[in-house]
Amino acid sequence: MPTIKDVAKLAGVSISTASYALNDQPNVHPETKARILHAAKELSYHPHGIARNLKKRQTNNVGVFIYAFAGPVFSETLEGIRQTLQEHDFNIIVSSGTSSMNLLLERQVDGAIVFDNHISDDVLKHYAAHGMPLIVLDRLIQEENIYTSLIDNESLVYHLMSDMIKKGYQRLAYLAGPENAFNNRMRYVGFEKALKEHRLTPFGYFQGDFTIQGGYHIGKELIKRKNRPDFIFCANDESAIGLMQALKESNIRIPEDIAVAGFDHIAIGQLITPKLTTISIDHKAWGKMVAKVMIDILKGEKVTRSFRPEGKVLVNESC
Amino acid sequence: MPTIKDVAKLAGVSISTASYALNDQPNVHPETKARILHAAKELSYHPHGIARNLKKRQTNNVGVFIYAFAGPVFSETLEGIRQTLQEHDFNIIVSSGTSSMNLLLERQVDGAIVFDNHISDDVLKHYAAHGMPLIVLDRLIQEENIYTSLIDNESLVYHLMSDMIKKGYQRLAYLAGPENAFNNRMRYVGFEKALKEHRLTPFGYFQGDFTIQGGYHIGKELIKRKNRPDFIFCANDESAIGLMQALKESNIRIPEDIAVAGFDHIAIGQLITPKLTTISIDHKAWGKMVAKVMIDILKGEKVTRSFRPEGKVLVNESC
DNA sequence: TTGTAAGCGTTATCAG
DNA sequence: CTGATAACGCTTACAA
Repeated sequence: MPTIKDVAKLAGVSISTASYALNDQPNVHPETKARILHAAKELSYHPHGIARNLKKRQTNNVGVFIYAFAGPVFSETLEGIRQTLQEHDFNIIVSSGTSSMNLLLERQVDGAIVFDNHISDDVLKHYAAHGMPLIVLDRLIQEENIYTSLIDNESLVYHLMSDMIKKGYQRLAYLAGPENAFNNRMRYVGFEKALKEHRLTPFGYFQGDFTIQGGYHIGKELIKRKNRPDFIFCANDESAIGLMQALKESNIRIPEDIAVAGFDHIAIGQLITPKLTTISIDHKAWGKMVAKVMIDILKGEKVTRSFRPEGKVLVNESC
Repeated sequence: MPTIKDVAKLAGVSISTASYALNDQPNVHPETKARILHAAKELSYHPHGIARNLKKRQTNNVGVFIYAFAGPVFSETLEGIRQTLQEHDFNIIVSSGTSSMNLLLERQVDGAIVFDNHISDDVLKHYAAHGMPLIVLDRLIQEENIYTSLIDNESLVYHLMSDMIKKGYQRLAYLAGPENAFNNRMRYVGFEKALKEHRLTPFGYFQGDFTIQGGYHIGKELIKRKNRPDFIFCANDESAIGLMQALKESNIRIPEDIAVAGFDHIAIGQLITPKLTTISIDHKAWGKMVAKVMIDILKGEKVTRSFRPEGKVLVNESC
């Protein structure tokens, strides 16, 4: 592969002049510049990013570290992040598993957006302490260089549940996501709070895993019982969709026999019958917002340490 | 951030000795090594990947370039790729849009798995010619350093359609994906071939886009017609699911009134009623396979230039 | 077993 | 406006 040295030689200039020309510096004679650019094209030269990154001590890469590549929520958020980063000439690097750690440890990114609880607080704090800006979306960490953006889970679920209780539902169950998931825990807090306020106790707690399949299995278990809830709040839409599928297969009417609600407002939820009541988060907008904050941080501009995506209760046919 | 220089100084050795020790070279005295390792821990030193990559002229990163972050198919394939790369100590870097191009051009990856028709053949050929190994999953390119792994779309769809024609379906329509998508085009070829062999002509061709929403809209259009197909092959499961949703909402019976089949065998397709007839591709296994080939290439081992994921027809309730 | 020094491909400082 | 030259942080002959 051609290097800047080859370009300089072909154009008959020094390496530094070539570098100036290629980087659009104003201090190089138009004619020389043309010659250099031409030589570069001739050789189809492209700067070696690694070398540039080493010298400049920055990569222009933003890491997005997620615990899995699955799910409509991630898709949309990632797409939002991607768009905004692209507009500002940053590269998006999505990774998962040990790769994420490596990329962080080896500083192959200038900053990272983290949605992966496999990366410990300590690691995050350590790199933040060394100047790596981090935006964390799945937990709360108070630390220099660590920013958090969290969904207002508690309050949103609280409002939804309060509405439902007013509507008359009484035997209220919760279909949970993974126990260690921040979003799941906070959603449960909101759920419980609403019930407590009305002197109700949870009618059931089912352990799901945020997936359609998980919700489906819970549904299949549920129909074996005789004593069923009249309302199930699901910690996300995907569980809700799986659950509804199972209920429908047993001819349990939604919402007449059991009402269901979810969280996220993913597209499929609005295509099924009955349309899913849910809490709408604009994930794409959130992604854009998060990316914009990261860019501002990297450009040295002042940003708020904590910011939220918007969310609102969306009552539909399933309740 | 501490550098190897700091470690060397703290341990009272030269930089090269520190490097040897840190890289587990056998030529360093156990005691010295211990001292160095201790110093490294003390400073919580981690090598600067960029510098190492520059020197070694390799990154240990494999790029996976996709045209969008959406969809269950990508999720599973990516997860397979991730697992295998991780097992062999390579980092996975997933990217999309202009970032992909940058990472490729700037050689921040050692090789790339490409599923993004926004990256032109010419660019791919150019980098391949300069020694960058590429595995392309969405088109056929014959070129040194470019490997292809393609689903056997044509033959699989051909078999499915032949079976359906034998079952007695006569008015056979095709719900397409994006026109420029390789998979869509090849699936149509198989569809047409089966029809031709039985002297049938396609009853309809609907332009979809591989999404649930797209299929749903087609379905909504379809029910306005009086003259309907009795079988619709959908270029992927997601379109099929959207289509079925729309049909069900209008109380059109599946398969009695209209039969439906898809392609991919995604999880939701087997949770809905009726269960979707489809062509099953084990995407996770495919991802693993692709990653393994990439690793072999990078390790200089011999590999086949072209390989396929397995697929099979899976007849279910929807036909 | 350890140290010296060259060099990976850039950018940036400083003279000319 | 252009050119030497020194880094960036690491690996790796080669020398000691």
